[in-house]
Amino acid sequence: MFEFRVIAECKATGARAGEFTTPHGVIKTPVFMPVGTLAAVKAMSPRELVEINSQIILGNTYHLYLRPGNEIISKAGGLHAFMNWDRPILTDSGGFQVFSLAKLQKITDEHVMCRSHIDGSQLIMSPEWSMKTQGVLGSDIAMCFDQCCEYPTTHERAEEAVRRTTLWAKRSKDFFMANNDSTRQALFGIIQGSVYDDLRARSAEEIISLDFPGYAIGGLSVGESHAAMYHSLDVMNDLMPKDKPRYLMGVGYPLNIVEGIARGVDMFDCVLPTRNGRNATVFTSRGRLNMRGKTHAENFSPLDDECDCYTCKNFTRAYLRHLAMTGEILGARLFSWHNLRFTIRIAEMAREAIIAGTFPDFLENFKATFHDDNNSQAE
RNA sequence: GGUGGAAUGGCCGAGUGGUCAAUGGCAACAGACUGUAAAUCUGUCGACGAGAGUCUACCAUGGUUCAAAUCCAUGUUCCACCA
Repeated sequence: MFEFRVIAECKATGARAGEFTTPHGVIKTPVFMPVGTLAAVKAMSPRELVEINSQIILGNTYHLYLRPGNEIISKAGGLHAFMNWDRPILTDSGGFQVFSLAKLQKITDEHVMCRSHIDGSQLIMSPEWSMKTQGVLGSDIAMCFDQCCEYPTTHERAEEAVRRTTLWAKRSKDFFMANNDSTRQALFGIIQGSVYDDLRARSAEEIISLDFPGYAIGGLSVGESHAAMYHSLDVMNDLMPKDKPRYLMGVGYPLNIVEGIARGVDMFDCVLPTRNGRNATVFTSRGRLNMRGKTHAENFSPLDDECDCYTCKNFTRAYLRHLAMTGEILGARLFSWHNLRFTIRIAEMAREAIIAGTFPDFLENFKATFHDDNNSQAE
């Protein structure tokens, strides 16, 4: 269980194709993992997620702890049974909420005193709390409780987060090994360090020395430039063990995914496909489109004629724009559906190319055809 | 037929003498969104102009006033109630 097998590597880049075995099936990498924070990938049913070949989805410890809470999840028989999803699940530790809900909390080495964003009630997040909750959720992959830095941040603050993340990783693993079922659940370590090479190196060394079945790169895609992100990924590519899966947390912008794969990343997750979908922005093989734009009002062609998703095979841009303009739920669903399938397919195509030995061509071709005039960072 | 009320920018609707090119909301147009406090948020929204600014505007016409979307007169249309 939790064996990672690299089945092909790109000679020219760091890209690799692999298989990661979990209790709910084998995950073929590179892989994009849709985010289902509250035990639902927004706007999508499990059946639809299977149709677009979602191999694994995410859930969130903090959010599910607040609602519905451990007791109900436990009575349901775990998160898989609760939400009727029988493929792998990865749960985020709540570490990201320490970052995204920073105004509501006080952080010390011991724990994070946090106010619920729902009703203001107090809760204490800690490595032990996170491991216990993730144990109840029963995810295939649990994540260490970490501290993610804002961007930009000083070297000093980033160093503090690295130190704390290592401390918490040790406590996460200790509690996990003593209380969770490590034959049914893998615990991944998370490397921090913001955009500072020395801190990345230090964090990698400290976390890898703790020996986890997989490693995540945290603290990126928080506002830094794409160039800075790629640089950090280059640094990480040299530091991370080749025989373990590598997970770039929070990345889902199409170009970032292919550039990440080229730098040895195996797993990605992101809210972008679903959030942008609900907000009527879609990704296509030619770039990004704001589907509320008047320019699509009388366009009767599909979003992306190269896409194999339900939305692209059945609906015109004119109709989809109409759904967006009228606020129909179906619009949010169809855009999310397409964005997820599009993003998942990037990883699928990259995998095929890596196995076929044509990944460099795939990468160049993708970069050449994916235009995003509005995103200056998308170079 | 009588009495009372109302007419404001694409729509709804504030505004009762100057600080009004005119609050708000909607619509429209544009933008943002990266381990989800997001089916959310931001900007623009009379015309011309890069801008300073100029012009045209609150049913119509005429009037009062230094000054009118705001006051007066007449007309037009609409609404309510009474016959």
